[in-house]
Amino acid sequence: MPEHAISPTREENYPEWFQQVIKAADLAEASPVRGCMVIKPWGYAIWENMQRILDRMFKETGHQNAYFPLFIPLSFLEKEAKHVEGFAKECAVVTHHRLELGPDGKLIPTGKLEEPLVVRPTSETIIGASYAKWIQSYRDLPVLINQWANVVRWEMRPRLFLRTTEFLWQEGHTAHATKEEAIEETLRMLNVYSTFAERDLAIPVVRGPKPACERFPGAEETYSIEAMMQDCKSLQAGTSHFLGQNFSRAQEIKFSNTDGNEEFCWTTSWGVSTRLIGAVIMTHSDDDGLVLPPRIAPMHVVVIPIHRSPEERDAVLAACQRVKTLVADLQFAGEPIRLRIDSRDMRGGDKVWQYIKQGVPIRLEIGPRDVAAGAVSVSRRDQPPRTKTSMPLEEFVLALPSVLEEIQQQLYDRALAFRDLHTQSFDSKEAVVAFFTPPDSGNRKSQEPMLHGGFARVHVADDPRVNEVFDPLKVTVRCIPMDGDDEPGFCIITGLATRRRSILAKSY
RNA sequence: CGGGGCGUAGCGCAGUUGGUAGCGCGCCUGGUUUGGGACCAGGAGGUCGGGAGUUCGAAUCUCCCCGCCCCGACCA
Repeated sequence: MPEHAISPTREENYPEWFQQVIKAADLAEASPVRGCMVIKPWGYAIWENMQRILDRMFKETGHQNAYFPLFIPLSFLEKEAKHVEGFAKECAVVTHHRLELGPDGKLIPTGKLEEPLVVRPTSETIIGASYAKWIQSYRDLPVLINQWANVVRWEMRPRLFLRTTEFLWQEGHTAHATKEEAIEETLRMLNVYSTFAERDLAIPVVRGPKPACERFPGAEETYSIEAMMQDCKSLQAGTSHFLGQNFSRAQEIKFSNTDGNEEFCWTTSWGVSTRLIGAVIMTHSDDDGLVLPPRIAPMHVVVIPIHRSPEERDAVLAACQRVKTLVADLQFAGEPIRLRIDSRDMRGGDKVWQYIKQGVPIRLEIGPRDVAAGAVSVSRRDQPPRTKTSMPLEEFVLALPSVLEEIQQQLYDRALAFRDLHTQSFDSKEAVVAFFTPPDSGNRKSQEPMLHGGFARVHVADDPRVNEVFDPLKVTVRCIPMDGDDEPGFCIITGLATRRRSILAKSY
């Protein structure tokens, strides 16, 4: 048997390891349509758990769900100049509405549309058109709406979960009477995202505004949460945009204020996507496969019966049922504990490895010896695969919620320690360049560059000259972290005064 | 869209002086097994990515196309 369930290992070839984890955990696969993925039940269950938690948080902050069309008239997209520029190169366009059977049996698009329809890459424009109708008075504000939807962006280099042509997400769109209120909303939702990432996904994130060149097309300010993956690259895990009055001016989203004067609304938008599944994979998983934070794991506990004879089988299955009954009353993170007995006619070892690769937090084995002793054998996914602890059944049940909490915390702590280990402050261009230059890969088997770099905390101005310098290294300013105190300094490239350090990193 | 690599059974792969397809794993059946990826025996499964061409004969040679991976370009 190989030493690890996943080949290659993270160290040998990180991108390939990522794909193999997805395959081994049965999360998703490529589809017949280039760039699109099939999300399989195990992967979709993770998304459903994310959706449920986020949806609750959106409702708690006063938002309602609604649904807007998949198709956006071309003319809508043209309204905001920067928006057009940003998305024009990656839009799927519907030009026909009918198929006719050709002489050779092939189907031919006919019925050309008068105005082409764009498959939404995002919905600011189509939602704005509704808001323009709905909003007349200050009494109609704020409008706080979210939609769960799919979007299409015709990407050149798709990667499962990280960048696919079609993906699932939520997009919140709000309209406010004042600039202050809109900014407050933008930051509120950024906080929802960082709380969700850290508490539920066990992914530590850095929050902050993006430099101008990384802004959402049409936004005044874009804030993101950035997470460090195990290859030390940064993944933008969520964004929240303050759109100013750019879209409301373009789309005439106006209201009468208390003085009876007409004003343009201040709008925001914010979103997270199935990319978060990629973030979870690359933050927690190891060389034996997926590792899931309990709060979003489709299954918390899997019970694997071990038996030979039919008599043993009956006794063992009865014991498994007893565990299930006892656990049924328990809760973790405000939800019932998700436990499944896997009584499929398979060898125990095969099952065990399947659940290791799928990232189930706790594995329980119950065999004749356990039944006789009133005990269970417990393994945790955050511990090495062959680690097993025997304990009395009652003790296990009693401790279960806190053990799940402990695993959740352990994953967060590990990820935070990893990020801290690979975060450094630098005060010269040379030091930053050295940090991001791969070490000599001399005798390595793999073609992949060795894992290196990380987050560089550096004083840089929001200036094109900074980008020019770091472009060749493929390093960008991810965001300007907003947590912590100001630390005035001077840009290491331009010499301009800066209020605090930015995070520079290679990114997905 | 450029540069490189690849495409043969569900998965991983072998298969050049061109001769009609094989191995490992997996799957199915029977048996022996069973506390951490079992063993024996038998069996099923392939338009060799697609198309055209050269040839008596193509997985193998030529051309075109498609798809995947890596590196660029591109990308909130």
